[in-house]
Amino acid sequence: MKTNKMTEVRPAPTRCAVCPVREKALFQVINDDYLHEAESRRFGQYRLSARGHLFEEGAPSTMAYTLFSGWLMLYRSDSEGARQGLRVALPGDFIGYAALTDGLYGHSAMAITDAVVCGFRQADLHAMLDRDAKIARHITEIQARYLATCESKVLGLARKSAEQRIAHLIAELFHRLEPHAEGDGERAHSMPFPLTQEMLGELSGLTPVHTNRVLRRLRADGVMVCERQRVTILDLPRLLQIGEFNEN
Amino acid sequence: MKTNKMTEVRPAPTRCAVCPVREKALFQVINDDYLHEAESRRFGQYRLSARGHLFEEGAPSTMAYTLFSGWLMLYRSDSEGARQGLRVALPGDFIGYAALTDGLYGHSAMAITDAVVCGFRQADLHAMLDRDAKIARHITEIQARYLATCESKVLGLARKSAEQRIAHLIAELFHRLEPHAEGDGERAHSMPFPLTQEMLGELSGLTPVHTNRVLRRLRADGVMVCERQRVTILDLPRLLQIGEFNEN
DNA sequence: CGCCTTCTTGAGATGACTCAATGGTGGTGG
DNA sequence: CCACCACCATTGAGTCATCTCAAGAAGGCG
Repeated sequence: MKTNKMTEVRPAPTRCAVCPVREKALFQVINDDYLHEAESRRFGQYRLSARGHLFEEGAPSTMAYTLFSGWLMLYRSDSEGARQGLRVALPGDFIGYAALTDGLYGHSAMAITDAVVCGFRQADLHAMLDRDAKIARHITEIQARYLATCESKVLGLARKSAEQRIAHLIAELFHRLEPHAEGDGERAHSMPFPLTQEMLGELSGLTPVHTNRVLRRLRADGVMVCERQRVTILDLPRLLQIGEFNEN
Repeated sequence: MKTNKMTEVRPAPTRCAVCPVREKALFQVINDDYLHEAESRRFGQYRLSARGHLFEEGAPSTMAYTLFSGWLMLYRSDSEGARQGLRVALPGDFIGYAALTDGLYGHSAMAITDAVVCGFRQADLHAMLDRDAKIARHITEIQARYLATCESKVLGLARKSAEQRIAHLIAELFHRLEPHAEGDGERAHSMPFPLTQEMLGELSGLTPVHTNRVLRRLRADGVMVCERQRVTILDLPRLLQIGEFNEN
């Protein structure tokens, strides 16, 4: 396991509020007073290079993060050390919050690409949460949303074929990235795709070898092409149908 | 699908606070003032007979519940209607809370045995949550705990064998029931077990047929015996080891 | 240029599934 | 009280999806 490549970028912390990402980002709805207060406590921006770990399963969870840029993979390891991907975190996502009393991270977070995050101390979050019900509600909603996707993952792993799982994952990522998608309006949609086939397999519960075969089949069927760093969706309706994906 | 057999038992609502179940039950920590307030709004006790549904996936979530007595199975169905069990709810568990803005249940809840629940209106819960940060915190923790088990389920389904998954499920139920376990101190532990093999399979992501074969193997190996309505654990350490179960 | 990661493909093994049939068990009504 | 029925558990035989092991090809980076 690679050692932690996280480096703090501090000062020069142009405040978190300017994070130009997605609307669900935590602390985008918070008014300036709170932001000032949060800033007055210790919190900052961190840079993380690809393959570095932001935190690891079982470690004491002192910080939670908002992802500014880059992709992360959240995963848990089994007893043999094999990874099972839980989800991909995209810019704007709030990760690492631990409400549990034991205060340990329940999963690991590894950078897929270079990434920048904004860190908050759990203790500060708890304090803010106790003071403002709106924030509490917001966090509850974020948790609930993640819970729903986790339940979907259970359903998918238990009941769907390899094709369906991969198609669903691609469809989900495409859907989440859609606001930023380039060259839409055409028949072929394309998106950046920094995952290796091995990671794709880890997220779908498949061997890298079998992941490759499935991708080949999807390519042969004219559904999608998965190259290094880029996925092109040739037949979106078909992909959605195979993956049984519907907006949640 | 069986029609809803839920019947309201109202009045005669000896208050929820007397629910003599497990320490994590919601509204056991709440002081009397809040309870009175909650009672003054509409909420009551409901009786549900085995195989009846408390709520179903996709329906508007008007109510959340605390389980008084009996067992429930929470599950989601795939496109072919096959069930995937998400978890078993035991007395004291808080279920059906929907923080999501869409306000739909994310899964179905079916009674495994006859059951009694205490229902709360979501709107009232939200109001209480906005008023008292302690409750918000408590709900957040319940969510987080469930989230952790859901992530474990993902790991299990993707990476563990049928034996391991079944052993883990039995170990987990035994652990959760342990406070009430009878005849401990002996080498053989026993607990009530109202699940059919089919339900066991739904919870482990297995066919009923294969579930049966796994149970036979576990029996032949002297690990546990699963009969109608009762499970006897012959070799607890071995069961824990097979299921890789450790207190979470 | 050479190494290292990632991707690709083949061949064979296997865990879990499907289909199908039989045997128990408990409840219900005659 | 018994006979029937529905549901559940059990077992066999054969199939299929996915895994494992193994080796080669293709890029990228120092």
